[in-house]
Amino acid sequence: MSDLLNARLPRGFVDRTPADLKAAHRMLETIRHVYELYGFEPVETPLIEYTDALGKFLPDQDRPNEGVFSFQDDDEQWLSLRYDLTAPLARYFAENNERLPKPYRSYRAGWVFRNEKPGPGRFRQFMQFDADTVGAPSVAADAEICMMAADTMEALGIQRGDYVIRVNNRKVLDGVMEAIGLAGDAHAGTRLTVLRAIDKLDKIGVEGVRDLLGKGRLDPSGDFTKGAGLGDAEAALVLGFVDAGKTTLGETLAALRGLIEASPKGLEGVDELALIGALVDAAGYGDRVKIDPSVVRGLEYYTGPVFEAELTFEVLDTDTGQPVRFGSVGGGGRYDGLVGRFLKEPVPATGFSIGVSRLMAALTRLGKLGAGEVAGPVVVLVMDKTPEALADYQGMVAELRRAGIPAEMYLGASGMKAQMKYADRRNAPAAVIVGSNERAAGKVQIKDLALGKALSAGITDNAQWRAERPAQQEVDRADLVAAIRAIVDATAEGGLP
RNA sequence: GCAGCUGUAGCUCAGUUGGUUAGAGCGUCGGAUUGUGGCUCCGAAGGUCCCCCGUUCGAGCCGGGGCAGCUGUACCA
Repeated sequence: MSDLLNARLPRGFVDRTPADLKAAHRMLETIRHVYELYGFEPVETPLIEYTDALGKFLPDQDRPNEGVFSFQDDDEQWLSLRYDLTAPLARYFAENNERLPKPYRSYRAGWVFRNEKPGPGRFRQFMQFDADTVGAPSVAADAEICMMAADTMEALGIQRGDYVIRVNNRKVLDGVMEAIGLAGDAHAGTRLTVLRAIDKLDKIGVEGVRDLLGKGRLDPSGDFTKGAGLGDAEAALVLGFVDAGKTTLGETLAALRGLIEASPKGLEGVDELALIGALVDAAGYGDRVKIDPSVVRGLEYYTGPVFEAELTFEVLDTDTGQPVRFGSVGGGGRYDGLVGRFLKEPVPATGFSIGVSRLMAALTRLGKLGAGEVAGPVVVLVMDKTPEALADYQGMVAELRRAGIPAEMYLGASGMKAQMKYADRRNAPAAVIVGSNERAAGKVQIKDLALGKALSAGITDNAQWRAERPAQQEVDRADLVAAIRAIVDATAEGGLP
């Protein structure tokens, strides 16, 4: 006994049920529709790439799987499971540079893998749905991506006001770094710490960020996080910047200009934000796409505008009753250097990625994804096991299938009661019951299981219920398909969300 | 990685100052009902009490060390 294998799922991975698959399929089709409306074309790349194509370093020999799942090929070259869809796109574009139209507008959906600690809404395998414009230097491309992101949220059923597309610019962040004396390679580490601190604003608040900018912060669990070690004046400047998001676009831009007027690069970034803001406003998206200086995005490869799609509502956790914030469900930005790693000339690019798995988790909790039952097949019960009877049952399912109605003959070993339970559990719309009496008479019994279930609520006596055979009709064998179709059609009408 | 909490049946959990045979609810299977889903009743199966070491006449319970899970936090190219 004790040498039995333990059936268990690796942590951070999930099995997907029929209902999950149905909901995910609907989501993906919705997103695909929006992306195609914007003129993006699909492409698919493999789940595995050479490790050096994904990032700039090979796995550490001691810990080759830190962050990314990696392994060595026969020829000892390092391969990795992709951890996003952007780096593979850059590889694909560079490899097919000659024959692709430019600007190249592409979308793709697929699984990505991260070897990290999983958490609620965070998995080690999850699905992303990306759209990118490669070869377009204008921030008009960035503005378009942001507006498409907003359209996608609404197509998925998220109300206007329940989400926001927040936009910032890495150049502005760089300008702030200059302003507090953190320019240059010597301060790269500190810059990173400052950016991470800013990124946590919505989680730990202004005071938390202030602590992280200074000496450090003791979080509620008792863990201490070392800070960036900035002086009070520098910290105040950074906080002022983070807080520069005002009610109107003009005010926000003016506040930003005031803070980084000494930095040409920062001002360039503000100008880009101003143009994005103007384009967005002109298109009528000003209430959904907002300039927000606290957006950072972790990835190093961003070079200009960065964006984040955030859900702004709270959901109460069904178990604990605690409010759950889902926060970011998508993000992206401009990565002008990524494709250039493969080509001699620089290639500007910008894109957006939706975290489908996390978004789905959020929508499910919000009740926006009808986790509705998946309709099962009509089940033909097997009452007799003589060759003639089996051939007859097989003939019935074949007729139903030819008519386009999913059907199956019960193939288990159990008796009739268990077969009825099986049909119930499969969510079958109907069961077909034929014993020797029916067969001799050229009849079939057809039971409407959904109707029967409704009727069963009012029944108190089991013997009576069985005797009455509710929701059951006897029809001629020749009318089997027609009778089943009537039930299936009625069930489908009533069952759809 | 760091911190806190938790490990007992398939699931959710109870288990007295350390005491002899470790329980409940739900679920599963069977019967009451040769051929009818639900309810009810009856019955059955199902356990390395996370692992190892120690204390003790005796450990699910106490001590030490591991491991795993959850939550927070850090990292997330």
